[in-house]
Amino acid sequence: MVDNISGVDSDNFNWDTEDELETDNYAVSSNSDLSIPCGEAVLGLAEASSSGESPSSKIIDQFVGMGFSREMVAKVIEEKGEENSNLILETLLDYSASTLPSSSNSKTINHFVGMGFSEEIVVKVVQENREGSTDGILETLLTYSALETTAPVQQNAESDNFSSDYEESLLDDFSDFDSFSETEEIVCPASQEERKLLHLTKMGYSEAEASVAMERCGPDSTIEELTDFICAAQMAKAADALFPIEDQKPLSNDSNHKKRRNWSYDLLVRKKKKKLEKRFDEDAGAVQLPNPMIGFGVPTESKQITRVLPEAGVGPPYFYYENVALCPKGVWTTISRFLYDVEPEFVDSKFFCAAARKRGYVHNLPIENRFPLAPFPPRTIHEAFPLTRTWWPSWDTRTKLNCLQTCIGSARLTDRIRKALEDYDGAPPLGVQNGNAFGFPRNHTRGGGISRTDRYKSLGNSFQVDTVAYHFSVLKDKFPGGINLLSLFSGIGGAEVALHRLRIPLKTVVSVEISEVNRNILRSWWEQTNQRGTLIEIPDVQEVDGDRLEQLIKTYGGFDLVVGGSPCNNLTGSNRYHRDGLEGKDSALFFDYCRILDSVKCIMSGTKSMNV
DNA sequence: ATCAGGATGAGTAGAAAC
DNA sequence: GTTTCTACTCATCCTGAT
Repeated sequence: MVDNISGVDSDNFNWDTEDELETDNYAVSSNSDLSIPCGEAVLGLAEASSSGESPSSKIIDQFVGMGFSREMVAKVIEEKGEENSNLILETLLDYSASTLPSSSNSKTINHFVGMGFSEEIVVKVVQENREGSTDGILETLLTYSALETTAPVQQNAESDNFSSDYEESLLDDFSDFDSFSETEEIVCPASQEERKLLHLTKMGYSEAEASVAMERCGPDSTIEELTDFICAAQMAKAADALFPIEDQKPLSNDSNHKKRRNWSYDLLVRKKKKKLEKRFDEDAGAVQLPNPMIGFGVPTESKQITRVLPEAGVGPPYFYYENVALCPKGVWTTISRFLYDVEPEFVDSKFFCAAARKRGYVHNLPIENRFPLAPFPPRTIHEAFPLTRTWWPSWDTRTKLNCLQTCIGSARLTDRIRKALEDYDGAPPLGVQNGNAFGFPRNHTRGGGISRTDRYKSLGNSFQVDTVAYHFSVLKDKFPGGINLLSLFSGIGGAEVALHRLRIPLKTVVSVEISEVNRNILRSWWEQTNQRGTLIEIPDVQEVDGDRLEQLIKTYGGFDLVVGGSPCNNLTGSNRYHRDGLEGKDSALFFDYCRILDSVKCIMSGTKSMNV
């Protein structure tokens, strides 16, 4: 992104959605940066005005450029004055709506063509919406803009020409970017970039839009991210088209400018975007979190579900990947796509124990005939911690602990809260109710020289054993002689413990875990449970390359199960600093899981596991 | 150097209110 | 159906005590 062409610094181009625009203060300098490229790109408004003209003719030209008739604009300015362009625009839109049925279609068509939609599409939509309002037409047009799949897709990806007015119209805002030499980016004709480009053009986006989006989102961006980006840009364009530069500056002195921006069209655009996003979610098969979060079933609420795995996702080996459920949008779609398009299973561990823990699991395990571990663990806070009964406030009806995080409330703080609760058993003081500061130790993280903080941290990062064991239970009959496990990002060995508690013998466990503390915990557990199998510890996932895997598979006869829960700290909402998604420093290790799983599959396709 | 404690929101989804 | 309110989140950074 060093080479910025045409004097437009793309980094200054504000691609924010209107949500952010709404809260922006236009006195902020960054917005002056914003206004320049947008202003030029907005439907030729800048061209329509010239600096030598009087304010009246200038503002008239602006609205004429937006597709309103000169007569109507002049009339409205006469009525409302020229100071408040928002009011003028609202009135113009009202007039347009009220005169639509009686006026000629051509006026309406011109109106929308002036807004940047192609004449062909506008004619079609206006004809379809004879009875509709301008809002309805606009909604349809916006939908077409983003979702039109019947748009010409025959265009050659190598072509620099755009095959329809429709696409040219969408290109309006990107005209400044045309001079980007996008073709330089596409070195290999069969590259992933080009496949994305083709995909996007097939979805109805122009090649320029797709290219700009890929440039801005980066080479590793997903289709969802790219479509979201383009959609946001289109919405920003629509909003900016109705928000000329001249209107922005006076608002900076108005303390109520945020409210004043919240005018009808702005609302309309926002609604349209929400609807579009919703449709995108539906259309793209975006991952939806189930409510209640019981996945393919939990012991207390069984669901009769059968699933057909995508062919590429079928084992051997079985694989099992875990991460936090509440990720930034699109993350789980990406995870699923990288894991052979297997549908994630979202489960809240509150159905298994006293603590909530919403997690997503992508796996190719059978889902029929699962059974839970016995004995069933305490299911409520009071069962798990009987002493809490003595001071638990009557107003608090919660029975489940919230998710255990890696940072805990100090003993002093919890004590303060406890005392405060004892004092206030009636109406609760606000600050006390929010004191969510429970910490709960477990013996598993015992180990000489390990601090309490580290123990909590390790526990917080761990699998919920009962939940995972429920999913693993289907393996019990399949591997009576024991299992070969490749455990990536093992942590404190949640997978190993789950298999052990299911009485599935651990023949070979190759554990990859970077934390020495966690390796100590797992080794300690391994020794204390008198495991007879072989434990191989590898500290760094980067050591696990093709050669190493081949050697391990050759030695131990292949892996039956590849388990991994890659770091979530760039995904979880708890992270206030680096919630960077899958591209984050730590969470990007997900791609190492994919790499290793893929290698194992490839190697094992030639070297069958002895167990399968 | 290590550890414990405290301060630090954004983003999101779902419930509740309208 | 839409808007507003509410609750929740495998965390990180900094400071002071040891």
